[in-house]
Amino acid sequence: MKSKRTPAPLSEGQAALADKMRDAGLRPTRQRLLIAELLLDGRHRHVTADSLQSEISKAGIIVAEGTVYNTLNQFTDAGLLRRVNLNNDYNVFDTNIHHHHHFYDQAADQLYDIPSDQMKVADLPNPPDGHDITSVDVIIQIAPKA
Amino acid sequence: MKSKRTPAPLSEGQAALADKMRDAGLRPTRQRLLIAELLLDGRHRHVTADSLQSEISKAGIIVAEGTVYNTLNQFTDAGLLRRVNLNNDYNVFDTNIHHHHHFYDQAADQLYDIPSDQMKVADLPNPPDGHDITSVDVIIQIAPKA
DNA sequence: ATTTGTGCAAATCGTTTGCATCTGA
DNA sequence: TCAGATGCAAACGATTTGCACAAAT
Repeated sequence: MKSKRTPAPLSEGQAALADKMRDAGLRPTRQRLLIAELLLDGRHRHVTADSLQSEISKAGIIVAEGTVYNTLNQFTDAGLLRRVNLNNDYNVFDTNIHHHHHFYDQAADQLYDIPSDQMKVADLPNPPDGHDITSVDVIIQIAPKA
Repeated sequence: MKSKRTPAPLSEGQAALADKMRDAGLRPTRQRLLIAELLLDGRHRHVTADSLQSEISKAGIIVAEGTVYNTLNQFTDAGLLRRVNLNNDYNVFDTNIHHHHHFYDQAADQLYDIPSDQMKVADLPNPPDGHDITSVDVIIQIAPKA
């Protein structure tokens, strides 16, 4: 009998994440599971490819930078993450995919969630002919008081 | 008497633009005047550094790419242009500096203005402690109808 | 066995910067 | 005159990509 490498057994939570990924059409690879465990644990966080990468490294694990980027994009396309469009030169991903808006302090490069019940967008305009509204992104720019 | 290069006389409109620049603390150089003539003529347009550059080239004039970037940034800092937060890949500048929001069709990479009277943001939330709201940016994502 | 993902490094792309030269006040 | 602007090219940083190898179904 040939000895074969046995994959580490999945915990209950990991199995659930693996299912979520399969539903999204993504193979639950080791790297993706790791990232899913870090990001999809229910906490609301904002991460960049870089911050995620260093978080992974700190855990003593190595995932190629390109894979981190790819995974973040795939998760976003699958609706597991949300991309936040700031006037930044890098992408921020939000683990909170529920409808909510953001405060952004450009000077400090700090992003804050706005609880969805604290803000309302009224009177949505009609989209241009032949188009549907898919989402509404609100960024409220803030600055430290003088 | 030494013959000296005489600068082309300024038209009335150019003189007004030159004043506007001086007010902003910017020297009205040939390049800046040219860009101002293209962008600050009252029309509402969205430009990128690239689109502006090729517009300039088409006019048979040459301005260094770096200068185009610098000028767009300076005009924006001076409040003559507005930067639009679309995606983090490239910057779009809006010649309409009045308060208004945008539709964005990501698939077509098309940006449309929303007349300010067609949309209202109600119930602005309180900013985090020690901060003031400086502006509210709304991007309504749209997609072609199925 | 076949398909999909990963690692790695090189390539890209928008944008910024350093420095020598030029120009507007 | 002389601080500030421009041109040019090199530098840069975030992100993407190509390809050989590895892992998942």
